[in-house]
Amino acid sequence: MPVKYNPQEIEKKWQQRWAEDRLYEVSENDSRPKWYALTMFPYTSGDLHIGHWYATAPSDVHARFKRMQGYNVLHPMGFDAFGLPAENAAISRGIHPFTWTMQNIDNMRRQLKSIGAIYDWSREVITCLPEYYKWTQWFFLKLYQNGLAYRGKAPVNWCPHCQTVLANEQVVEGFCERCGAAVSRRDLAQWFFRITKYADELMQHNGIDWPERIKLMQRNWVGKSQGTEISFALDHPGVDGKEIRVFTTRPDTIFGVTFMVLAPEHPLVAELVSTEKRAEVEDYIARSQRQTEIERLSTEKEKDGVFIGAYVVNRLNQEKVPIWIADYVLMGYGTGAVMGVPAHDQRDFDFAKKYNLPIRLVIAPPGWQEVELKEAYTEPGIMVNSVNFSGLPSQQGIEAISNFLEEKGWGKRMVTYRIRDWLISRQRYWGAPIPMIYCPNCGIVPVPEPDLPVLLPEDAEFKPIGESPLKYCEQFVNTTCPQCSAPAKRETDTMDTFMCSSWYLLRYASPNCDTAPFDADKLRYWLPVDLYTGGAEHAVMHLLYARFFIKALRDMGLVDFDEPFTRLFNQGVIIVERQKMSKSRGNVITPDEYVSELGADAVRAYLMFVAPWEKGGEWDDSGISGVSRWLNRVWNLVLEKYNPEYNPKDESKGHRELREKMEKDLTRIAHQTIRKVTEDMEKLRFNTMIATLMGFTGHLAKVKEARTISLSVWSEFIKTLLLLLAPTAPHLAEELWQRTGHEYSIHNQSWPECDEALARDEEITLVVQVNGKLRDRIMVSASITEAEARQMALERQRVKAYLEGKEIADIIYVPGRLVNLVVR
RNA sequence: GCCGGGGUGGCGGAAUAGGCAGACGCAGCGGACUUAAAAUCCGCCGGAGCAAUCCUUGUGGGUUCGAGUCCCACCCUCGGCACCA
Repeated sequence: MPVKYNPQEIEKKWQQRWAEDRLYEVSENDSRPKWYALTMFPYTSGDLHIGHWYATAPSDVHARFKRMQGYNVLHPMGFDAFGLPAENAAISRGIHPFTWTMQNIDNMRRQLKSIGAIYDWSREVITCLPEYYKWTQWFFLKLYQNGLAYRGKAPVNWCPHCQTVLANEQVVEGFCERCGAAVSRRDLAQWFFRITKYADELMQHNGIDWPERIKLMQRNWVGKSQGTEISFALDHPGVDGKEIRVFTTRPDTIFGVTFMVLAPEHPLVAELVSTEKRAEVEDYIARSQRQTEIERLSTEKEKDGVFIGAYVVNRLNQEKVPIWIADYVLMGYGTGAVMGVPAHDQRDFDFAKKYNLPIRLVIAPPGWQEVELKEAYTEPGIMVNSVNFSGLPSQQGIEAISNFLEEKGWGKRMVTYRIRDWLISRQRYWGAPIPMIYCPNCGIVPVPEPDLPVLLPEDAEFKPIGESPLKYCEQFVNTTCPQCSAPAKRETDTMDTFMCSSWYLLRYASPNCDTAPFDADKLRYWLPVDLYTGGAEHAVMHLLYARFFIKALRDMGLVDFDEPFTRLFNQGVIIVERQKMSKSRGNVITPDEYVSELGADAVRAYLMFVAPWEKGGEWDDSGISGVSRWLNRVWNLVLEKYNPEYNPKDESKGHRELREKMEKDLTRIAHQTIRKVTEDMEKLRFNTMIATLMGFTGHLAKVKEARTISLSVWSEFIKTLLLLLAPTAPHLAEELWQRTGHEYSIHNQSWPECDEALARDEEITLVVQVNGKLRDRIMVSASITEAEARQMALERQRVKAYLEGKEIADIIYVPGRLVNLVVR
């Protein structure tokens, strides 16, 4: 009996050996083609749970596969280390965010190492270290210099619990994405990135292999909308503006306008409001500002608003139209003003009903009998009540009205987007300080590059008061103006952590470069990322921001590619009791106990086997024993001596024929296995890959039992099995590789190649159907002709019974598969 | 409400140019080994039926020689967006 499989022992041993030998450190001086395989780096929450393994283990398997295929593989790992939880720990437990974060990193690094991945730890990146965030700040300055960062006052999303503003993407159904508190609105001066400049390009996903679902989500998020901007004439004493512009996708309904609605925040409201309406209007504005996002966005809520005592004129028919304000009109979209067409827009319809405003039908529904509308008719139709435009179908009407407006100079075709600029200011300590200075003489002055990084002070006080702790840190705030040397104040907000993760992929190319964010040559060598894997929850935030970043850098001439991630794959989510795993829910499953009981190889393989990678699912450890048993079988299969029963010197003819047949069968099955495993690896279909390897193991066990084939053929295919297993169970494969007398390391071997000639089936199962129902199966030569197949099918006893007294109407033949006899 | 993914044995899941439904595993049942148990190995394992056979991929229709796979309608479920003018 060979020694027992002891995963703990061999895993520890090989991890040490690989680290000592720096087996997985990579360099750019390499003749092999490069492959950059990146897994989204984890946030430093403290512990790695099984969900982290689900993200990292399969991507390591694929990276190892590419490595064996002859690529120079960069597969780095690091930590997304700035963010709120660290600061909350400081507030609640008095631990400094830096200490908290670095302790967590130490633990997580240890856990990550236990996976046995090919991470090149010499390239580790940690975003909260000054060597890193110096360059985060540098990129901020670049964006500023290129007009892509600006300071603007805007109504922003405010989370009262986190005590900071949030980007639109971080507000989920009116609640804070992070803590779940109801978000309210505040008017604050904040820093923004002009992501809207790239809106069009961000909707395109040219030349990249991404899931359709994610591309669609991004397109919906950008939300491009073609329409027409229309000017309504304004003649109001004491107001300079002579028009109000609205945006509409339905200019064909312009003759149905019976009122105009402005957003409560619209700048013209204060100027236009009449004296007698002023109190009512101001009250309405105050009320709508106090509302939280959920109250305001509630679809249940009845639409309400206030007439402001002023009018505009619809230039097409010279009608005087009353101006209202209502919070269903959003300042941030279009022009912050809409024309009210109650007959053809449900919101306008509800509004008109409530305030008894006229509803004028201008698009006739098919077969309309001049009855009163019960709801808005929003489909296309034929224009009516529209003077000389009447009779046109909607689509032509849209074109005709737009042309007419453009000719008259009363409007123009335009495109609007749902996406807003990216708000990056956070009123918190644990982030990269925004490198800006406010000087009483010079205004906003960027910190000069040589003065970077703007370091976080170590002795800030952490109080949950809604302002950055930096604001009360005098030695941080007080500085001098880089331009005029007058006393000046630093910006005390820090950057959204998505800023840090927008460029980390670049840092891995040259993590220790201290003269620039990256070494341009190394960047050119490694980037873009060939395969990026991670959770779909980042579909519209991180992935959109990173794409924006790369496009901005490209336009600055800093990088020469358009897209950061050539191929994207989103693994599914592992849930527990129908909920996502998270520390706050207290339903975290840690891999450590499984690793110490069954070994990392078993956990790796089980996670891949349990479901298709993109699917994920409920965590259930009942099946892990099956995978563990399989690895044990592999161990015994390889190490228990193979004793062929024949003597090569005087083999009988009969035995030789049997042996050759079995060797041929094994060879064929081995090559079919290579083909299937390789295909599944490429498609990241790990569950069926493992099933295939299990099947191959089973076949080898039967062959061993028969003791017929030669030792050399046996050894050859045991070697194949180990090579195919190496990415999945790297420790086990390495140990068995060594114990079968091969030279260290299996992980430097080439991936086996399928020989199609050897993989070809010589015999196939021909299915015989009668009227589409399975009636018989025949083993036939793969080279069977159609005539032979028909003949054989008709002669089968089992089939004849079904043909009795019937007439054969047709015979369908599918080569290599079946014969279907159609009878009547 | 709109957009997208998905519904297959007791369970996780296989099967896509439309061609053998249930690969591979878990659980279960039976057997071998053992004083016994564990481990391991072998066999069975969608449902009904003594059987021939029939039924079976969320539901109902359709196309086809043939449908888990294509089309129409509906139900359930997961994810995204949600007053976007």
